Amino acid sequence: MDRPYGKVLDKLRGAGLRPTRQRLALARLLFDSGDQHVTAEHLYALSKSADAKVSLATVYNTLHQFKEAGLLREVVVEPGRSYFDTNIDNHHHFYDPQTGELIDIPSSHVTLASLPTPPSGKKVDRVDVVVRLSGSD
Amino acid sequence: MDRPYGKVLDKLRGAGLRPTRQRLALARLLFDSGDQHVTAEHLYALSKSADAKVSLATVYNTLHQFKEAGLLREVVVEPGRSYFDTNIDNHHHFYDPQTGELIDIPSSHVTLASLPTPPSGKKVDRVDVVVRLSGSD
DNA sequence: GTGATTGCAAATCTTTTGCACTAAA
DNA sequence: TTTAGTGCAAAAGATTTGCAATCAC
Repeated sequence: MDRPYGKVLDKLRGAGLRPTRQRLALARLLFDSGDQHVTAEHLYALSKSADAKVSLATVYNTLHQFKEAGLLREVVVEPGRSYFDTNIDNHHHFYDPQTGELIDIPSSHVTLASLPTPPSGKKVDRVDVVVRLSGSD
Repeated sequence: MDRPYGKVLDKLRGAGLRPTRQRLALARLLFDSGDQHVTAEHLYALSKSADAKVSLATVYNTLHQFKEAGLLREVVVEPGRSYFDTNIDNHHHFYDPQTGELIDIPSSHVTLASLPTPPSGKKVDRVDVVVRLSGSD
């Protein structure tokens, strides 16, 4: 392929985000390598390794813009640190507190047979299932 | 009742925690009013209203000690803020991002018909279901 | 007394923000 | 050009930590 930015370019345009050098670089790191879970610091480190000059502030801004645009999902499993998930399909997670690792669980692998009725005036936006792992088997 | 501290005193002793003035005061605020969800700042504010002189640092330390001792459960639903839940039974939560409010869901109201197998060498510690609420019905 | 606990203030960590500068359209 | 986006450094917010003073046993 001769257009290394083609895919993410379309993605950004589709989301109505101006395709700046920084956003393109981060988008490539995020979306060109299959599903992944990154923290801001982690993505910042990735961008450094990739020689993309992006400031940490821009990493934060960009992660939130991508999230607002529906390109990413924020996953909160640990106090004081946010993960961003490039898998935006309906799905759930294993979380290993020992390693800080998140692993996707396809929603088809979790059967929620019944759910309670939300408080009146509210509706269910989303159901997040986090399966916390521990020690060893 | 003539022993306002009796119940929580036993609770602290049972957990192997020295019943100091501060721990007793916080334990009363936490456990003498039915199930509740508090943040550190919230409990700190409560302790002030109750004229219990407890520093914020001690509130944080105490919440974590209570958690270690199994008297509380930590619930993370929002980046940058931890909730502590006095309900330590197996259960789940509604979360309203608009108000920051957590509402217990008895585990009997959520049927998890199937769960995926954890990665080898790991076992399931706990399954947390968070039902995120949105706007209005 | 003696070791555990507390309070304070400083430190830490993640995330956000203000603002001058730069780049995209 | 004109407006959106970026980088830096400072600020903010939650939480933690070091250490001397205090308390429970």
